[in-house]
Amino acid sequence: MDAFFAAVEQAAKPSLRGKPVIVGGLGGRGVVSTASYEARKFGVHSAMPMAQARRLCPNAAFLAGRFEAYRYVSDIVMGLLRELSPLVQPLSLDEAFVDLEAGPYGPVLAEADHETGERLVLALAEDLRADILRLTGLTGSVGAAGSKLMAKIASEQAKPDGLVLVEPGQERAVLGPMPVRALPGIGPATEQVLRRAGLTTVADLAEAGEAELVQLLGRAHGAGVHQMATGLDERPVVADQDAKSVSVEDTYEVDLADRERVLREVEALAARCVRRLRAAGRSGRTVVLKVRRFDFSTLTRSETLGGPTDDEAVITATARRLAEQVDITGGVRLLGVGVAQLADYTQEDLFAQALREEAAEHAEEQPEAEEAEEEPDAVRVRRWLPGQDVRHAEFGPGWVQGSGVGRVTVRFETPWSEPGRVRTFAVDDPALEPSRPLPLRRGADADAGEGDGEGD
DNA sequence: TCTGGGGTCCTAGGACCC
DNA sequence: TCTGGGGTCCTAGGACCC
Repeated sequence: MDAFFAAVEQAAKPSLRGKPVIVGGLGGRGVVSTASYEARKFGVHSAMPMAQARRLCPNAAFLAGRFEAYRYVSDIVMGLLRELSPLVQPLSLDEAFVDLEAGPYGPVLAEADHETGERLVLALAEDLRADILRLTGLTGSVGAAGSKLMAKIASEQAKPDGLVLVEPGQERAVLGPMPVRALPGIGPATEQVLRRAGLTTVADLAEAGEAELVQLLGRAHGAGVHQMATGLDERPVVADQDAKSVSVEDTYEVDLADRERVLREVEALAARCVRRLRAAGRSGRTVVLKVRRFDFSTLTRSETLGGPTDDEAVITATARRLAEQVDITGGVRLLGVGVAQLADYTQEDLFAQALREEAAEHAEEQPEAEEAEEEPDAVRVRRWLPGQDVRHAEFGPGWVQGSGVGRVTVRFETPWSEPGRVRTFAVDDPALEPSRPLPLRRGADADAGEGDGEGD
């Protein structure tokens, strides 16, 4: 999908169409997640600090992400891909590999001569792009080729709103002139290593030979880069991969300085991590603590338990123990808690059981120590995030344009309306409430994409 | 107003075992 | 009797991707 998050925002918010839109972290330490093509003209791109994006493109709309809406659109698009073949490998919400040979067109493609096969693939791809546009109002780009490597490269070339096919046999001719960074897996560090060895294009890599690349990059990476540079890629498309780890992390607006605060945050992160773990029906054996210090140096500490668990008390206590051992001098800007070595089920967890029994014994001795700083519901101030969906009792559906000094500004429009008008309310106006995202196409059922459309 | 959050894979050293 | 060789597991760090 092209500039996916920003494109969803423009589809959902008519007043933003044709204008620069930047989705990302809105706090002082946020970065750009996605910039619309209008914003990219100003030099804004993914992973750029938000502060820099604001300097480059001050008139853009800066929005927090709405992942429920992105997932909704993603489900629709992935559903279309699965009509082409059951063998679909999503890489993220907005990108996937499809193995056409494993689907209904596989036998036809296998029989067809070169030219007929090519015409069929192009027709399937254009139909797919048309279906995506019809069902979501968004554009996507397709790369078609004989391997994942070349399909990926072709799709990059196709962006935005395009289709590129690489004919079998043309791989090296297409790759050769490209900079080494075009190959997936070659980032800034590898690029530097290669540049110092005088290798700047993919053709240079192919000529260098495997031995030299292994020498420079290590066994696995060197061999992989050599394969790719010669246009070879045998990796299969793999569907339904189970996650191998679950983690949660937060960067704080201001560095944390004191130990007690760090320990409290670690416990809260562990609780969130456990919630995600349990929601996925998984349990894990290794608990990982991540700490990024004031100077951006990052360390991890981990502990492997006797068996997999999804018990909050066990995981929290382990994370806390790890946090007690790290040096926090100078301050901490990020904390994270993760669980790895995941299993599908929880074995009988004797340790967790023992902890619960112990907690029950001590329950009478330690009454109500927690929850001191929680404000009562009536006093808690609601946070209105730019981009957020809201509904007003009188004016209907809209989205938060901004808020401050006790006021919140809302634009009243829907994906299928004309650009709407703006009104301002008190932040605690009882007529205004957060709401779920609306479908991008009028009349689309709220359940669309949730497993229907696959046709039994 | 420098640098998110959620992941994957690889490497390397030490412990431990046979 | 100055000390092999292979394997696995754990830990920590780093590169990379979206």
